[in-house]
Amino acid sequence: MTDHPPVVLPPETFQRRLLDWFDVHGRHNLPWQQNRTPYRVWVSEIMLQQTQVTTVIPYFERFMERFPDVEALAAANQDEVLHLWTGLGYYARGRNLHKAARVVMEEHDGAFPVHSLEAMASLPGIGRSTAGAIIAQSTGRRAVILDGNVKRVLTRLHAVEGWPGRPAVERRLWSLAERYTPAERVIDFTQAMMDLGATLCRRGRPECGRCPFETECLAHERGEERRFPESKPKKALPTRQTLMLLLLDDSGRVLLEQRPSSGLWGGLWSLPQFEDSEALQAWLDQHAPGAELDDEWSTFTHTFSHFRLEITPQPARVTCLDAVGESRRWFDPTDPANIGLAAPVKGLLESLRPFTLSAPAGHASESAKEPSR
DNA sequence: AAATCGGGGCA
DNA sequence: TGCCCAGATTT
Repeated sequence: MTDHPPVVLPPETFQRRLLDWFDVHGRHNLPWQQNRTPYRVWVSEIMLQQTQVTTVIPYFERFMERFPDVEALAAANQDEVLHLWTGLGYYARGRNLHKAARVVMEEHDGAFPVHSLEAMASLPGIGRSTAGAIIAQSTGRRAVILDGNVKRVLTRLHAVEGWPGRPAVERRLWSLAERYTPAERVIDFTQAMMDLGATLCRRGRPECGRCPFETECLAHERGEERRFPESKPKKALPTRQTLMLLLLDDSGRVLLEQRPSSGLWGGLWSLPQFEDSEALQAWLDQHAPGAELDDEWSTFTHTFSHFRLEITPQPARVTCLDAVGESRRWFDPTDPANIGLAAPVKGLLESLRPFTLSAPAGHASESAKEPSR
């Protein structure tokens, strides 16, 4: 990865065209664009990390009214800060905001260390991009930003391949952002980059026809705007295996167990599960001596959002079973009780019904749906 | 239902 | 250093 990637148009041209666009179409009247102190810019940046501008505005104004400066914020107790944050969500960032205010008071004499990118970025909740934004927006000194909007603009303009979360890709994007950032009009430039990404160069349905870089944008030239930035590669889901005991009594009913109230399938009814056949056999020896195992059914996969479960049903027959307690019951597949069943168990039990018209083996591609209750 | 987002925390 | 997460929204 080169330190100086080729650029699609000369930085001066890029800057002039972007600023011309911004002067006409950019946002100029946001509350934090008046009286641009580091404090106000900081609070707005943190709020904007997670929420759209229109939602942020009333929160920002209430926040400023109650905490007009860092000192007021640092003196508050956390509960009051979080109270004003209620509805914005992501409370960790509200807590970080409060923490950072105290650091500014105690370690920087109440003044944001806007002279140092490093010092800014070491404050809780402030990373490299937010540090750059605060410095640029509140002092007008040259500083580089790379938030999600800017990343989208740059990956499209240069058709940057690869997921931006990859370090090599991120380095290239920082390098591009660095090269395009001017020394003058930095406040407007950084705002313009964010506005362009937020309004025209949106994730879905970008309005390329109105974009000042329509003729240079490599993604647009290829008709592939929507492919950039590339999305995070989805990791292969981990796979777990389980045996499910399908214990039938002589009238064809199946033994169910209720799951613990929390965790996977919390409170739902399921089949007894075992890691391996030894564990299953040990359970049978204890609870259903004399049970006869039939051949295993074929394994099928149930997919959750975070892992895959390979399920092998193990049928067995028993004539009598003691100890059917609170969390165990017999279930008649021909007359299904109205109880919450784990999704794959529901499918299995349906396949036991004698007059079902659907094929029994419909499990292979099911997803993690909530079973009906 | 899935993708997204900037920073924090951890191996 | 690199990788994944929390936590809520948008598409």
